[in-house]
Amino acid sequence: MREKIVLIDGHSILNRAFYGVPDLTNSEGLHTNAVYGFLNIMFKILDEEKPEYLTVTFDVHAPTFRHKMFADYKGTRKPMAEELREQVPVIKEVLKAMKIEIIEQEGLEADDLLGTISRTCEEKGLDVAIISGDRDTLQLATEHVKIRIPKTKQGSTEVEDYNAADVVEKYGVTPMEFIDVKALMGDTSDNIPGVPGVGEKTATKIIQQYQSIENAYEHVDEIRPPRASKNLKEYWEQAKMSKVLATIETHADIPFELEKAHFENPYTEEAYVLFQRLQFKNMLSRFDVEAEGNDVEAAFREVKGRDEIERVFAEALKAERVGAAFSEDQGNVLPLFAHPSGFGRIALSWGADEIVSIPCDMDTDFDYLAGKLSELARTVPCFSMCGLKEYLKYLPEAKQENSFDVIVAAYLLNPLKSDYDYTDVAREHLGILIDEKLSDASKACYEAYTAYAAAPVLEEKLKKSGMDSLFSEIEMPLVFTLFDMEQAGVRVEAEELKRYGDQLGERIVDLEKEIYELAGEEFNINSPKQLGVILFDKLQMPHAKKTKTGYSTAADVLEKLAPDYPIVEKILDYRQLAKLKSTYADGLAVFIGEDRRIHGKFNQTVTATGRLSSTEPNLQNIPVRMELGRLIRKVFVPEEGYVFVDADYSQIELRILAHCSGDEQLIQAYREARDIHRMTASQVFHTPFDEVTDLQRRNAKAVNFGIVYGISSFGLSQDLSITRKEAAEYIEHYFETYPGVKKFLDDSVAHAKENGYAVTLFGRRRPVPELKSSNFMQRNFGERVAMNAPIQGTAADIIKIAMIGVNEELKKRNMKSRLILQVHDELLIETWEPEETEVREILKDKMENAADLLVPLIADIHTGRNWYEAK
DNA sequence: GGCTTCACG
DNA sequence: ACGTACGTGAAGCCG
Repeated sequence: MREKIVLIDGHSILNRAFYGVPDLTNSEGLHTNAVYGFLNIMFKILDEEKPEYLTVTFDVHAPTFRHKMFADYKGTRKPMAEELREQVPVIKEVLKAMKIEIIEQEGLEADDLLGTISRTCEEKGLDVAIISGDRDTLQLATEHVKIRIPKTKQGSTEVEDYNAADVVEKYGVTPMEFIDVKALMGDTSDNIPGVPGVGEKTATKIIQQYQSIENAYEHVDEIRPPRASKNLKEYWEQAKMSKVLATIETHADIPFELEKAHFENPYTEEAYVLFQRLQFKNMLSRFDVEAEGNDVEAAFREVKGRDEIERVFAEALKAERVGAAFSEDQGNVLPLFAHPSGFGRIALSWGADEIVSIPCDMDTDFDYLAGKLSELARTVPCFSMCGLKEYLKYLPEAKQENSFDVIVAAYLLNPLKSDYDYTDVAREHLGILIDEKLSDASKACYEAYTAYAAAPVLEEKLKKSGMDSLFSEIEMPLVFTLFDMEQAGVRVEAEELKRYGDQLGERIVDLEKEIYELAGEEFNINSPKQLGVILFDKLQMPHAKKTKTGYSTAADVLEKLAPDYPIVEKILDYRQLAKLKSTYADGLAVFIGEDRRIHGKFNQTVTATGRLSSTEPNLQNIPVRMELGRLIRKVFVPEEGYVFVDADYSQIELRILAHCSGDEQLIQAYREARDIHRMTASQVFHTPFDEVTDLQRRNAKAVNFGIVYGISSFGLSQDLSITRKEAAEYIEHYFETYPGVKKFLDDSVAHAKENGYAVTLFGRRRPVPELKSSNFMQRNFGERVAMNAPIQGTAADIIKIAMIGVNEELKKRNMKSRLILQVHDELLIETWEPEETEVREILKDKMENAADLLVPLIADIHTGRNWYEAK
């Protein structure tokens, strides 16, 4: 067997990876996509080749000696994107940590390094694989030198392989002749001029016939087409120069020592730490967990039998802190004793050496174990879990005061992640990598241990970032409030919902027929692609916008066409009805339970700004703006003997803006309970307050919204269908009217630029890595985020406080009424009729006093027999 | 699984 | 010149 060396063209692969992998950023705001893509390619190659030797080459950016021969050499290459540039030292650091040889030499191109090393190694009898994104290297291919060109497409990496024979097959010339082809056709990206008027086709034909440019020149008069013949004669010097430029040096003077390139186990501890920092989660699985000195598993114990279990709980009861976990335990041989929920095991940890798992069994079934755990939750000073809300159902004695949820804590520390399972927390905050393939018992132990061990680590980090009281005063109590809300659910009338859906269905069928009639054919109206073809190709309507994949058929585009084309009007109607039917009528019905209620989930660790999110189903986007959709709210009803009391904050975000900016005009306006949109209109449009038109007020309202979103003239112009110039004037006048707001927004951006995150009144942070981007768009986005996040986030903080207050008060007074929904600035209480007055008072009190601002907070309260009436 | 569209605040 | 409003979730299409 011949030994093998893999040579990687560092910059070329990094470049490929950068443009092939979507933008990734770690929590520090460092771009990582190119490094990630590079490593992906490298690992794939290594897995395939299993080489004895490995070297990565980098060129130092300077004109190379080959290129210096050209007097007018100028880099036509674009300067490297900043996001890519910052990743170059990172990949070098990673390679170093993996003990991989890096070769770079001032004044030498990577190609020349590759060529020289490749030749040297081949002469020593090695097989060579050159990994490059650059087809220039094809000239180096031989029987033993294989050129491998990776293509990153949609996540997966495919590699094109070329030995000498493959080059001949694909390009019709040998690798050596490939140089001459290039000398003739030139290459703008490499500043090789070539011969004018000779492209790839002609060049290949000429070299196929004459093998080299020199031989071709000797027969120059026979060359066809005549244009190529004439130009080769005329530009012969340039052709020769091009050949020199195109030829990769294989005898450069470089200090390459094969032994240094010896490839050993790259999965070092140093590399592990780096991968962790870069947040390359799935690559971490390449590291050998055992070799990492991870001895957590050594402490895992399985405990069975009532006596033994009692002893374990008695010991845990004395601990300062206990981590706990429930596990589905599909491997449990006694599923008979598992809980209907699927849980078949629990785990506990109260020290690094105290990690036990307990399977459900005959004499110690789930209810027994959960009962013991519940007692622990009540008793120990700190009871910690990963995703506590999911388990509170089985822990009736758990309390806010001593509970800790490491997932919620991890979310606060970085709200941008999409995943926060216990393995993520263990990796990021404990430096422990958990193998994916473990027994359920071991997984349970790890989860319990993570809850135990990460709690103090996270607590410290929260303290350091000023979020400890946000965590303990708001987020942890909220876990319990959200649990109560989910348990309560909301009653939905299934029969009425069905009727509503059927009515929609009938109208949809009618509209379908009419649309097909007008279109002259049947097609799928739900397919934007097919719809685009019908409207813009067949019916020749003017197309305003395009998406990545074709014509846009979005509502705002269609609305402009509707007055002229009856079919468009019908399509808009169809869309509206189809949406209502599929998402709401049919979509909600699936979630109605035996108890006639929908128990949706309120997610606490999803949004970047601190808001809640609602899923399965989403109860935060039930229609309200259009009457037809709004009717669906009539099927949301309280149980018998109850009514709905609904409360929503009046303009909470603008009030927060008034408070945070300290703008005197705005503050005074709110203190005097003025109509803020009318007043803004009056000021911005220089119109007496009482003479403001409806249009002016509407426009001013849009400006106010825009401010909260991080205003841009383009966005505002889109919203109001006015020119950008007009929009810009509105904004300018707004800032003249409210100079404090202008200053606040500027300060918010400056703060985020300086610190890397935006912050709310209650200390919640939202990282804004986009502000570091060199991309204009990205940076602008970052600035808008920096303006919006403190406002939206503070509003989220405030309503969370109100929710906790309301829920606590209802419980404290032993009331039957309960909080069941939150929609960002709105709370819905299913109210026992005799308690209506009291509930209204509590809502008003807890919502309006949730925060002490420079302006009053106002909650508007309504009662109704269903959600439609109460809103 | 990504894209488009559309429902909400 | 670039090309958007901020924050979500779900459904349907299509490669």
